[in-house]
Amino acid sequence: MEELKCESRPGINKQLALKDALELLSGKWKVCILTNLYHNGTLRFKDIIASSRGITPKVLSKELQQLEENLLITRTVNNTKPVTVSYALTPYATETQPVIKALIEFGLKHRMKIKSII
Amino acid sequence: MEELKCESRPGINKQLALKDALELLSGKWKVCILTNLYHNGTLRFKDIIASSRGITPKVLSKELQQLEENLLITRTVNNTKPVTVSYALTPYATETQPVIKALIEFGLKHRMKIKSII
DNA sequence: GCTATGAGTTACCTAAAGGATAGCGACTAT
DNA sequence: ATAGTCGCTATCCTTTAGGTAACTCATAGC
Repeated sequence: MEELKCESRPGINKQLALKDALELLSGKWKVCILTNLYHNGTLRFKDIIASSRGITPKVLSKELQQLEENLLITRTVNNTKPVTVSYALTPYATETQPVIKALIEFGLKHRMKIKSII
Repeated sequence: MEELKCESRPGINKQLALKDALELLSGKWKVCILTNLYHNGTLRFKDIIASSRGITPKVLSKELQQLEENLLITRTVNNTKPVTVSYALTPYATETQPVIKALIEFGLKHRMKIKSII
């Protein structure tokens, strides 16, 4: 990842915070996984593959690791016949809700404005 | 850009909105340019190059085109000796403020939580 | 004529994201 | 013994973001 050099005076930390937040949520699958977990509570690897249609195991694995590193999800290995692994949102993950809400609200306005589609 | 296929029931349009919003603000320079314009009002191409240190003309040109296509900024060619071009935020660009605010707030919390840095 | 300036554009290159496919290791069911 | 399930990992490949450097075009000053 590259450095962000940006000259707006009111707080370099704000710029870094902005960068961090965007990096964490950017990418093709992160929010998809998060919202699926939000709606379903707990999902196994296979469930996420099924609900995020098009994602491959390799990519999912990487995304889950990043989300776990960032304390947004927990990974639990279950004592089942073939091993299963459950993923769930952490309490901390609720902190992302205002961001996702704001993104959706702006996105909806923007789709109306730009594409005249809903 | 790829399609986002995601199975959360409450509104496919929300998923698309989310995707649109993230795409529009993602990338290394978009928010940097937006906040610089927000703080300075109007900037010429050269000014943005100077204030977004590290950006190259090619990349800036592309970013500005995308921001203009999305109605967030205006492009004005001035009648000056060597041509200058001014960029400014549109009124509509204020709609991005809640998103950026939410991103910064989450980002600050996250930096505290994860990196213990501010 | 030579050089400079502002706003780009062009061509080339690298690194990273992400997709496709296959296989592994532990186990179970037939 | 064979085949299947689950959660990955390994290998390879394509696409994209972004960087570097040079160049264009119009004009203007020396």
